[in-house]
Amino acid sequence: MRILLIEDDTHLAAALRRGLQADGFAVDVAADGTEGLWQAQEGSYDAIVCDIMLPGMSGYRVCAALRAAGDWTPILMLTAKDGELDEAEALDTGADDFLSKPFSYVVLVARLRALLRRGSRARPAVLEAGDLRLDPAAHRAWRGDVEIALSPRQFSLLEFLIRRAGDALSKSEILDHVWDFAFDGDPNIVEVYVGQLRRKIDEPFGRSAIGTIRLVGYRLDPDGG
Amino acid sequence: MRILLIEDDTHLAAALRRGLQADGFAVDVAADGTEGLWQAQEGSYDAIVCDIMLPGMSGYRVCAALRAAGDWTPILMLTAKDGELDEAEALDTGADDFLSKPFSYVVLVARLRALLRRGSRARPAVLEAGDLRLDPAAHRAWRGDVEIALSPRQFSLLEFLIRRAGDALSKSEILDHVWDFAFDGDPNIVEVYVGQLRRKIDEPFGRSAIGTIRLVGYRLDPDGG
DNA sequence: ACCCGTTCTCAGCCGGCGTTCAGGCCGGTG
DNA sequence: CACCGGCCTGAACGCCGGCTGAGAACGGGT
Repeated sequence: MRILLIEDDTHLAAALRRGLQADGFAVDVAADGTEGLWQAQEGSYDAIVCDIMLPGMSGYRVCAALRAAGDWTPILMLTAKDGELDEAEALDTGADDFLSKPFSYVVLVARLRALLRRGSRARPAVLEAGDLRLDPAAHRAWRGDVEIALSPRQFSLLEFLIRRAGDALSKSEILDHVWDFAFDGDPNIVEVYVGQLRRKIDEPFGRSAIGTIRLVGYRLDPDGG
Repeated sequence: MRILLIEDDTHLAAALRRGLQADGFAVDVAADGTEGLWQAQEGSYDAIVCDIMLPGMSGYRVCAALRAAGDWTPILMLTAKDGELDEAEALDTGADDFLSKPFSYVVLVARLRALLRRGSRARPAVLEAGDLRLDPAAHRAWRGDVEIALSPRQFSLLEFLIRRAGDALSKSEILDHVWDFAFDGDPNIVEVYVGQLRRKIDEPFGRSAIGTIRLVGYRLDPDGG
């Protein structure tokens, strides 16, 4: 099991490296965010342990960059302060777990093991649902061979729907994932954007990929309508 | 998303239930370990939130029992003290994450969402009774290969019946679980909805899955009629 | 400074859903 | 066989959730 440790505090890094190696892990250490991201993309690791406060590039950004690149290696975040917002933000940028300093070595290993046990699921670079295709990295979308122009909001809504194709998604769930984490405006905005999407990806093709489930939310047909 | 909350502190349980429901989760509460384990095995939940200190059967044992039975529903443990040993032990009995009291609601939801996000793989997630199938996540229902369109109320009624297939269910029991907790209207509503269901899932197929037990209530045949 | 695209708000329409009610039905009982 | 209480069902209706078009606020680009 190969672990990448991204941590600028040399004392802590050395201690963790020694401990993890003693426990049978192969450990590589990166001292700042940029180097960490580089190494993470270079070698294939089974898990990444990553500090949030880092010179060069924050842990959040490393994490977000990896996820955006389609890398779903389990990430355990180390946060200095135990502010709740940090935790929530860490999990939402795509971290799988976090640990607030100070922490004990035992706990770190237990969490790491739990992460590894779950494993990572590989994500394809391009999302598909029926004849709907969507390339998150390039920000482009197609229905069949026809490319569809979408505004940023429309795009991330469609991305969320495709990632969870087949599931019934409540409006609040959609709001939490597609809009800002703490959006307190009119939830009607979801209806508006669903409407816009339908007009772009359904109506011109005479099909209906996005279904309404009353009192529940919306569902994208995994077979493309 | 259906959550099972195993918590003996009635205040906390009520508060969490209210919050989670407002966030669009369906929540069932069990007040002790034994009941919790029973319900966990009975219904198929998307996640379980489980206190460690419980009357009857500790959270550890509930967790271990589920894992031993091959049930890998994501489990979030609530520990009273933040002793490190608790945390390590929790993760090692097979819990997926833990949270030490006192915790804030925001964090709980963030963690739950993170769990659900990755826990959604490799679960049957579909309820069955004979040739009746029902997918709570997608909000879809089938009899054999034919998909059945159901209104929200009809759907949750059928969901409840299938989860407790084989049991005789009184009208008041059905009212408590399918309708709002404090519904004070005409109980005849249950008869109305059972009738609608029969017309949709029984009549067109010439079978009868839902039986009436006079003076008692209704019963769904676990073999589909 | 102006234009344009995007995001978001608001109010009104519409249809479907939940609920009630009354009358008919059926099974059980004396 | 007649009565009675619980079950079934069709019709009616009010309400609420979802859809939409118009327009305000905002910001980036020229």
